[in-house]
Amino acid sequence: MSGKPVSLKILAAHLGLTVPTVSRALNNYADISPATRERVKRAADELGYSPNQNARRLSIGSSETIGYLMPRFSSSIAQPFVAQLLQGLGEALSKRNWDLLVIHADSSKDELTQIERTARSGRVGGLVISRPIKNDPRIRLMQDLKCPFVVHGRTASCDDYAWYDVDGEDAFVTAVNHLVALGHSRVAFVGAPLQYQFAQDRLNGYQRALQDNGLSLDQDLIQIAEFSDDGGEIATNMLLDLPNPPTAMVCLSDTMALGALAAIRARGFVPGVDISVIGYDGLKFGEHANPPLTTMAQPQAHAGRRLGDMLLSIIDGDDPSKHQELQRAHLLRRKTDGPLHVAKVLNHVSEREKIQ
Amino acid sequence: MSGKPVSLKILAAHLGLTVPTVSRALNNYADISPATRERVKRAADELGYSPNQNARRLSIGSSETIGYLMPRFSSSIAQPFVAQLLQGLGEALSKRNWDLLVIHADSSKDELTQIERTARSGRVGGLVISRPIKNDPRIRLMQDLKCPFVVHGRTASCDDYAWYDVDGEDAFVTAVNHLVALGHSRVAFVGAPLQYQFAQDRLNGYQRALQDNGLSLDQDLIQIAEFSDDGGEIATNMLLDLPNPPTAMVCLSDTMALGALAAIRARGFVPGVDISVIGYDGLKFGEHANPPLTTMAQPQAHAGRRLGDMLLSIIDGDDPSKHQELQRAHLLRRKTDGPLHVAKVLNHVSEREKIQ
DNA sequence: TAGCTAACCGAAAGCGGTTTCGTAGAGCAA
DNA sequence: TTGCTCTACGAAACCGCTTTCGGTTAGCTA
Repeated sequence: MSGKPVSLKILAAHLGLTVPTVSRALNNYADISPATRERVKRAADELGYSPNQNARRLSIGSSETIGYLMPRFSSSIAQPFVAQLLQGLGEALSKRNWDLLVIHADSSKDELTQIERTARSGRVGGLVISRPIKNDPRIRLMQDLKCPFVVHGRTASCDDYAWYDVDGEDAFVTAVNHLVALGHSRVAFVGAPLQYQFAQDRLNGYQRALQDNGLSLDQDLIQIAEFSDDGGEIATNMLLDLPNPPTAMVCLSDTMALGALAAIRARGFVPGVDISVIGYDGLKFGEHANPPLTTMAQPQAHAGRRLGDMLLSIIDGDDPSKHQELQRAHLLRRKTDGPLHVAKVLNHVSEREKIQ
Repeated sequence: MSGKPVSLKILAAHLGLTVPTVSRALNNYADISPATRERVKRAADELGYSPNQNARRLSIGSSETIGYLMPRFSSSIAQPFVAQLLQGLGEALSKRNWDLLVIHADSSKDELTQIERTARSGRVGGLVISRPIKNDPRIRLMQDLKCPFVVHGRTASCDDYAWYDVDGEDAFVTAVNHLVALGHSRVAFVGAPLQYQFAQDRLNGYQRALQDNGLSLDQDLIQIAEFSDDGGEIATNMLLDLPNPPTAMVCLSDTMALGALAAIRARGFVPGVDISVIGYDGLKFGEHANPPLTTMAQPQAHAGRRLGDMLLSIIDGDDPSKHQELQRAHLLRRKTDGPLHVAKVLNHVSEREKIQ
């Protein structure tokens, strides 16, 4: 049924028409008679014609493609979102038959040259950037290049570009407030390096909530570690070794929180009873944690779709600053948050003192 | 530093040369003097020239792009692999500066027309197909279209195309053998609908292992449910309601196994003590399950890389049937497998009998 | 029947590259 | 100086499609 691709030329020859005529017929130009238009279209899908997109896009001067900058991840546990985001982007693009290009960079410096080449080569009409760091050079580069883009997440100064984000600061205020309402006053923060803006945002929320509740800021209760379950475990061990350990903790992500649970259980404590833990993300896997993880769940489902729609609008000429969407996370109570029970943790500390 | 994209034409004008000369200089043709070649290259990256890929690819007759058919997923928990696979594909492609296109289809019928259009439009030089079903129509279509492709997974008759797969049958033989060695004789299978070839493969392994060990095939011990954690939970409940429940079970995936653990715990049993459970995939999250999930871990890391390399070779003219790679999964013991302890489960059954 | 308009299609140019072919000029030998 | 070979570049054609511009024919009016 098929050998080599059928071009407009052989379709035209088959019909006894010229190439431009066939082209206009397929594109519903008004100066083609309805009769030949139908004849052309019928022949087109009988022969299985599909326009060469490289040629077409060169001609119309649009790539009809957007690019997604794949985040490079160290830990293999950290990317449950990628597939969902791509799915959403695909949905947004499919309405116009645009394509989705995944852009991969090996190193961080490589990423910038990669972006520049991609933008300048006309392969994409716009880009989706994920997980910005503070003063993200990619954002400035895109602005210099005057290439449309949207950011999944945002930076401190985010007035002049388009973004979709979940309010991490607000989420951590909510989480800490919840723990305080349960009676906790020594609430710790388990975080990752602050180069990522979202890490800073969530820490800000933690600190603001402590102040709002009239609690003092104890630097010992802020533990920064690698952004992974192992990092969460290490940070939690540091906290539990403190002379005056926390009775509750908020974790930068569910993944880190899983590590925290492991550390807590390893010492014979029961998460949610002896020490409360709240994660962030709302991963489904949290349901199956030990015990099921309480978390600030973010509405991930629509991110890709919204980002795709935004980017298309901007490519159409919309002002990027008109497309900024801030979602809120909500508390999803499972089993790792509970009222203050100081007894066991403090006993443990005094035992330790005795031994030393 | 930039306004509108700089083309070969304006680069040539800037240099006082013609367009073809500049093109050949940049592409290291021998008939360009070293002097002008250097001059051209310097000017090129001073002006930030990057060739228009639509034009270039039209001209050279190659899209320099491969496509990845995004699997459509029902449950949002099932996609930890996508990002890793894309990463690997990206690595394989970056060596040649090829691009990676993600192809999204809304429905199943839509997928076939999508594939056909994509192949015929010259957007991709080849395709990566994931998770084939039995007699997958996509595979036949690709063969009819004579478009290079590789399959992540494989079907029953997989002699004449390229694929990368992990031996699910072998894995389940290993898992069942392990459980039998621990003393179990009533081993159940928790699976998903058999339209997916991998679901059938793993069931085959389960059945073969039972025969190898001289155990009878009890159809009641085979429970097929939706491919999700909820499905695993439902299936497990069916098994536990049996008059003669299993003392061990193998699950199609870690995700389903997590559901199984939930069902087991809900009845007051301890997974790994009262009932053994072995999953499949080796997800990192399994470490944090309750208790940590024993699983058949598959070497996922290289799949994308290998598939990308295969596809490029085939596009270069290699015989697809020369590229077939079967990996093995290995048993990763955590805490849900243990020696036979019939007492509690059987007591539970007799209690139930008494009540009725 | 001349003249005008509208409908319909062909001719030509262009998108931005690549590649083949041709040729002016440099260099060299006789 | 003639004649030859290379060297190094320009001219032209092409990839497959879109779009502008002209021109032929039919159909209508006067």
